[in-house]
Amino acid sequence: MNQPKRYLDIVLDIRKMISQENIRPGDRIPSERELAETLKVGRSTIREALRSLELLGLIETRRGEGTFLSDYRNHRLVEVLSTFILQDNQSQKDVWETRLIHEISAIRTICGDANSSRLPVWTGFSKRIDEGDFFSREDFVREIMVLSGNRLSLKIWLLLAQYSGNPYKERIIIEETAMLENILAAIRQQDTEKATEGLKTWIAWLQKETGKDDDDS
Amino acid sequence: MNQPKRYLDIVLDIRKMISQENIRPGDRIPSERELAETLKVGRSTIREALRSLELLGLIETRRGEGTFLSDYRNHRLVEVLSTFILQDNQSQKDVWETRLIHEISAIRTICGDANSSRLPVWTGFSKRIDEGDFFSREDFVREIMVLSGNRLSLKIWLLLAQYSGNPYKERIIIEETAMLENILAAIRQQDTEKATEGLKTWIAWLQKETGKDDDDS
DNA sequence: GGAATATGAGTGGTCAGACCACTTTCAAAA
DNA sequence: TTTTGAAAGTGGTCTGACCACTCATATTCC
Repeated sequence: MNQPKRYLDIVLDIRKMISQENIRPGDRIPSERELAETLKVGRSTIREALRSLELLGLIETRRGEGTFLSDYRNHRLVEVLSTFILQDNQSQKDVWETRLIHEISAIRTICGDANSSRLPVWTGFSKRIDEGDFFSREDFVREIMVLSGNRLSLKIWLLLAQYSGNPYKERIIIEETAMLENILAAIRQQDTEKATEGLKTWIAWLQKETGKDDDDS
Repeated sequence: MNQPKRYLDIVLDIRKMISQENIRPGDRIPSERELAETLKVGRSTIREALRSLELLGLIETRRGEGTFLSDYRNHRLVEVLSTFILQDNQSQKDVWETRLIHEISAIRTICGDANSSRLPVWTGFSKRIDEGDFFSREDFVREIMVLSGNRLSLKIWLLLAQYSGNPYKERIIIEETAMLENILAAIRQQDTEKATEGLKTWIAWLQKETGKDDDDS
């Protein structure tokens, strides 16, 4: 093993600094020159660390203004990684499969909790469907993930959603509204099996529809 | 927006070069100085691009040797992001819960697959228990995760296991062998419900047993 | 001749300093 | 008061210089 890479330490140092100073998404982090002096390394080393974090979408830099902690949602990462990684079918499949793991678990949690399965959000979705307000597929599932109450699972899901390609981000179409209504109804009835089956059916349909077909699971 | 970032172009340039030159995982890519001259940018800009790709696990650099395209199945993505994501919710509960999500899903996969539920590994574990060869709890579950076949899920699980504290890493004790045998039997019989319930019971016991002590660095 | 050793070229790792382009601020000028 | 513009601070880039390390080669030693 060589010497450990400096810039990797820097990444961790910055992360520590963020939590110590209680820097929140959107806040500014110290300038490159400032960090260099504080951490006693050259500015170029700082930059290598920052550029890495930027590519991951964890920070955002604006010339003349500074560097900001970003919301973990806007990953330029997606474009880059998708050209490298997601060409591999297995990886692509793993992403969808893993995402589904979290989604099903969330549904199970919600169905097992009388409170959350009776929240007005469910009728809200039905209403929007009826009114032709076609939200995106991701929006729909995100609501489920949020309501499950496991924030870590939610964060992982958010990442996986970023990797899930366009179809997941697009608006629902008329053909699938019945499937969604089915899921919603099952949740309202706290019918775990029906809800999870409904979700699986929908996702399977979606995968088949968008042409990236693979074996069913 | 500002001028597009140079280093981002470089990332794409390198990507293009890799496919044009037909560079395969494990192969060496041109040196930093070479790239700088070819692409007509400073070496520091090249380095910012390379460092980003390295943090993603897409390339691997060895001082004195060069930079190599790595097998991008092993993306370090999860690990890096985790240090940021786990920052605000240190909640041990979320970690255990999320880990359990992946474990249960893996068990479901295995039980649904006749081949993997008949693998000799299961009798192997029983034998080791009988012989008093007490493996660690993590070892036991890892085998399940590996056999599920979802590498991304495995990757996430490995990470979560790392955050799961000492009890998860320690060897099993005599009191829990019955629970493990129970799980193994259920898997052999492809009894999904019994297996998942067995796992949940075991984990609940473990959490209760160890009270709670954790340790992160 | 063969084996140990020294050398040098090439590579990534780091640093310091210099510009540039850009944004914000605020004091001076209108 | 409004407008203007200079200054300070920021990220973006380049250059050149070392350092630490690897590897192939040449050299020396036995």
